[in-house]
Amino acid sequence: MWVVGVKKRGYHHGDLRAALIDAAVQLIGEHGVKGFTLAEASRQLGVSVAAPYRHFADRDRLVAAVAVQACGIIGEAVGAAGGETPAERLAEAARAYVSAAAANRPLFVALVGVGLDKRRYPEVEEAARPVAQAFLEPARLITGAEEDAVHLTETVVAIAHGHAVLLMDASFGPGPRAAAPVAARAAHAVRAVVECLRSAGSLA
Amino acid sequence: MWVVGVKKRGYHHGDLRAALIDAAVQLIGEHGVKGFTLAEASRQLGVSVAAPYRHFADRDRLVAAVAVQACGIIGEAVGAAGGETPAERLAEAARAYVSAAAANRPLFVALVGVGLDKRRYPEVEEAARPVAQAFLEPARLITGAEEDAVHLTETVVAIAHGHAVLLMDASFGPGPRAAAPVAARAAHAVRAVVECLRSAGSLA
DNA sequence: AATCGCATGTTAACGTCATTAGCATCAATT
DNA sequence: AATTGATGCTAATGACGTTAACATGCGATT
Repeated sequence: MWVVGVKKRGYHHGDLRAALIDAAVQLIGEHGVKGFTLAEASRQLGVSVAAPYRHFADRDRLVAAVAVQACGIIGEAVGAAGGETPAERLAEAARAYVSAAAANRPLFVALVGVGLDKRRYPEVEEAARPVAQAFLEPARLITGAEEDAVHLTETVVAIAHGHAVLLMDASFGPGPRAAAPVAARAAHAVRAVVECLRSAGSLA
Repeated sequence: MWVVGVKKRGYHHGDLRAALIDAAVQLIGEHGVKGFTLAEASRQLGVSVAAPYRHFADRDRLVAAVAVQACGIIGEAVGAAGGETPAERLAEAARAYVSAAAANRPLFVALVGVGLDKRRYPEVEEAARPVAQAFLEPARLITGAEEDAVHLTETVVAIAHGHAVLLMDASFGPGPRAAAPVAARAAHAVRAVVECLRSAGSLA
């Protein structure tokens, strides 16, 4: 009957779970992950500090939910990356990864900005799998053996992730750096890696 | 008169500052950055919870001190990386970065595992500069223009950092993964990037 | 339509932590 | 020996995460 998140009248909220995730995204964007607090999110939504516990076991589970959302958005972006050849698709996937991270800073920060012990949050692990898959598929078309494909994927993910993380940190020099050139450099590095594999003859 | 950190008798500690950093490293190694608490470090050292504030303005400054130490160790490792050619030095620097991160997990986690707003901790920023320098010097010998050297350095740092971060996360598949092969792959990716630059003719 | 139950919120605690203020102790200098 | 600055302590405050016990109201059952 109501559009999600618009209710907030009366005893019950309507969709507190989604509202909490949205609030978390906003607050993480403002104060970073460690500066994000359940109490402030609750205040902002006009509910008691205990209310979130009906939807999340603890604070970290809410952060994990944000991370899951981040995985969804990034996975979609990476999966949608096109390219004539598999090598191009792989490079464009890396570019998409960095661009998506930059365009969704709070989400990405939630995904990587904590020591979130991914092993303790299977929902995040599962949400991250499609992202890896999106890289693995073109990689399989490039290499022969499955093992090589996995290794290539790991290298490409590391390249994309490294660029994205440094972009978040503003470690790429002072001031807010434009994301596009950094993303382009990640794509270029991936192209170089594939090209080098090709000339080494260790692929199909 | 005393060896550092061995005193701990009487009212004064001897070298509480260093002891706190050591305790922080240990605790971060055990519980991660967010699980590290000033109170527990104080307890472990047998001092009051207020004592640390004589040496660090707040909790984050202690974490920053650990990060500074991390930069020192990593910078040393990267700087010591040898290689016949500049390209080899760059690749070996990347390998050293990943290896040093893996060998000093708690330190590296303190360096990257928080949203530490490096801009707010100039001491960390300054400690990180030599690391970038160690990459920049061989890069300068490879490229012609300084701008290209900076770009190459950023790409190489991103590659090394990406591999190191994913290694920390255990994102490289399940279980504790051996660091050496991952470091080797980072080095290989760097070689590929330099090789590609070379064949593109855009360098000296 | 009245009722009942479960999902969802609330209030009221508790314990931990970061942080600060004011006091105590020690070591070295005068 | 007296002084002083660095270093540590005690005590208190306020925010937060978390839980327990109670309240509310939507929706299904009768």
